[in-house]
Amino acid sequence: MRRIAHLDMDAFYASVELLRYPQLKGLPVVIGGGRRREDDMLARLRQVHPDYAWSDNNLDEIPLDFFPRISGYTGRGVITTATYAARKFGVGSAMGVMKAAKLCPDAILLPVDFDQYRHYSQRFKALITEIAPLMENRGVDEVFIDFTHVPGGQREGGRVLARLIQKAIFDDTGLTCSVGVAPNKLLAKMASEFNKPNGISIVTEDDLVNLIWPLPCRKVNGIGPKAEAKLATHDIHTIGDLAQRERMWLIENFGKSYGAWLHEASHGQDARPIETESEPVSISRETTFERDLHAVHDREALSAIFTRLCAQVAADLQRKGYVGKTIGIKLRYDTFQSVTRDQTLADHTHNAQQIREAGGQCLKRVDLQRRLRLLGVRVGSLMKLEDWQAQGLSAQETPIQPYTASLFGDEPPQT
DNA sequence: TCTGGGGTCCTAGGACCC
DNA sequence: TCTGGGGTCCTAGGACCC
Repeated sequence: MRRIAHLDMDAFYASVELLRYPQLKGLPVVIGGGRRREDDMLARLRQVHPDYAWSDNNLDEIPLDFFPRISGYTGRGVITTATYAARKFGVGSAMGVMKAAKLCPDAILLPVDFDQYRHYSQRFKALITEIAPLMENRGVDEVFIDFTHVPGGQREGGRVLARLIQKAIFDDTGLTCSVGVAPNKLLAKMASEFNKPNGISIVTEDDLVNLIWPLPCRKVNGIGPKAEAKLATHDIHTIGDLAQRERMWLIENFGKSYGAWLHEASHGQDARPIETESEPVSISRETTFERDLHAVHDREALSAIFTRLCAQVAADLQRKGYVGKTIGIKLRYDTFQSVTRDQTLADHTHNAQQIREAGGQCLKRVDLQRRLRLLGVRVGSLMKLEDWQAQGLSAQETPIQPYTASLFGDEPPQT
């Protein structure tokens, strides 16, 4: 029988930070706020206590009162992760930091440190594949694992292997995770939430009625806030409610594809295989400004940001070894409404100059009268650099030049 | 106190071709 | 002449996920 595990690291970013700053254990700590490595703890420490030899080895000696509190925060950032101590106050991921500050003003606010999280991510994933080679990535802190043919993968429904993996990860990294094992990905994903943190739960087909059907629809991976609200208008609140509806009724109300999927999901059916390999579809960079910007009044600032985003995307493409053919921009107005424009080129590129030119053409097709809060650049229709070069299509590199074209405000904006 | 950044997938209309 | 149908590509928007 198929045995699929979903493994979810417990409060991953926050737990990694606690490894570096063990003195924060048990305290409400929140990661996020859009802060970066620039205002990193060590740099600030050296400024305040220049006589002390601060290094990565004595971070645990940093006095508690040195850590920044959330109450001093001003900005537009959101929370990425919160420790369990902070979650008790109702603070959670994706919440605005300013809102969290009201709920828990004494929480410590740490900047995100992606390099550190990536490092631990690679480490725990390597440990897993040593034990169970069929693993699917689901971002930095989550994976699916196929237990079916792993020795011991069927014992106690997968519990023995899950425990072994938990122990391997904890012994090596000091991090805990929660594991759900079930006949498929859909149920395994739900199961891993049953026993958090540091838990294991086993779900079989027989548990559908008792364990799955009482849950709110929102717990299904793929039912978000919009679908939940629409389901609620039909008095469908739990997965069990959903399962009572006829397949045809769901298709008529939610579309052929989504309706059929809702029906299958509510009955715990999911035949998707574990995907061990995947190719990126697009690569993008975007940024939310500290304050809203205007195409005319803040033209220079916007141009500089636009240039930087294009250069970053180009660098990302080159570093990862891809070229793309569809260049797109995204902007978000002060009303939070987003618009996108894209343009497909005759040939693939990873060149910042070409990306900027195509993106510039796209910018001419949007309303630039309104105030902006976000600008983004995206490259899609990707192809591997080596395949592109094998076709003999690679163009000559053009150096990035200072951006001077009149994109923001010189011409009458097109509305 | 408005709401990050990086993605994937789906839908739907129009162009264009056979 | 007023009208087909399928396939693919392009574009815009939106839901959803981590």
